[in-house]
Amino acid sequence: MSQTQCTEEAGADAYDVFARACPSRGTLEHVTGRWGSLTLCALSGDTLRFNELRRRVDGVSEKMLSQTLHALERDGLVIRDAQPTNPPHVEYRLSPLGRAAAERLQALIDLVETRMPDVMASRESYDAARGTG
Amino acid sequence: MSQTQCTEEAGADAYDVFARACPSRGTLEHVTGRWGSLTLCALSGDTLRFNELRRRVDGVSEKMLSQTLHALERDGLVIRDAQPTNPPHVEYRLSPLGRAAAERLQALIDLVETRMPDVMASRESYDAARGTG
DNA sequence: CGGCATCCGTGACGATACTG
DNA sequence: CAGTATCGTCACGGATGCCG
Repeated sequence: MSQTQCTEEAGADAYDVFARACPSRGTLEHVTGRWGSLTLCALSGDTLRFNELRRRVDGVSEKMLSQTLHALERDGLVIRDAQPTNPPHVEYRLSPLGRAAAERLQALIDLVETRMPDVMASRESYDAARGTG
Repeated sequence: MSQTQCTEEAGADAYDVFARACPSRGTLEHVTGRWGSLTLCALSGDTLRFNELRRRVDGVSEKMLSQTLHALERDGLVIRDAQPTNPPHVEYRLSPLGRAAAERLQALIDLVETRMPDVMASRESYDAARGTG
């Protein structure tokens, strides 16, 4: 079946080429990606189970959450606690490194959110200029 | 021509649905995206011209750089100075907000880069565990 | 419940050609 | 040099189905 997509459990990106030149890029992508960032934020508050996480991260599919979690776990940002009970009980939490990353990320998010009015204003003038001119 | 892709100059993402619920997500994507982050970093040092930027941001295509720059400009993070000379001379630089964002971003990147050894180690154990059994 | 495999559509992205 | 228009690809990501 070779690798149709990211079936490769390792979570190898299609951008390995660049990752090779700059290994941190891949990790940065995991952290800052659409789902990665939201997952990190969700976990910065609590330890959560798979489906709790799924509810928190609005719009994420099971597949993407699983994929994101794997990438983050592999990078050592997220810790997976699986208790082999029945039904299975699995919890996800941040590692110290994950927590540090989440904090930096949160700083960025806070900035963007507080400055959102400016952004919206900028967007309007930009669109106006383009639409009118 | 409707919108084959992101031809829409406004830079409307395919994730408007989520953006509507949380407007900052779109901007966050622009800032943290593969090219957005690298562009912001490249510009945090200097004012650069289009092709200088292209050389700095390793692997970016003309199209993506243009697209990224537009998104960032629209969000008010990047300022475009175009002098209608011949040949055209266009410079890109960060706005104060863009600079603030770039700083936060850099903090995250620095963290990831300095902790890269940990990440690599984590990856190895993860892969070993999966590979071995 | 937690989570993997598969199929499949959409659109992000890269290469190219063209304009000013 | 700066940038847009077009086309092809293929990876991302959603829906579904199955297993422990």
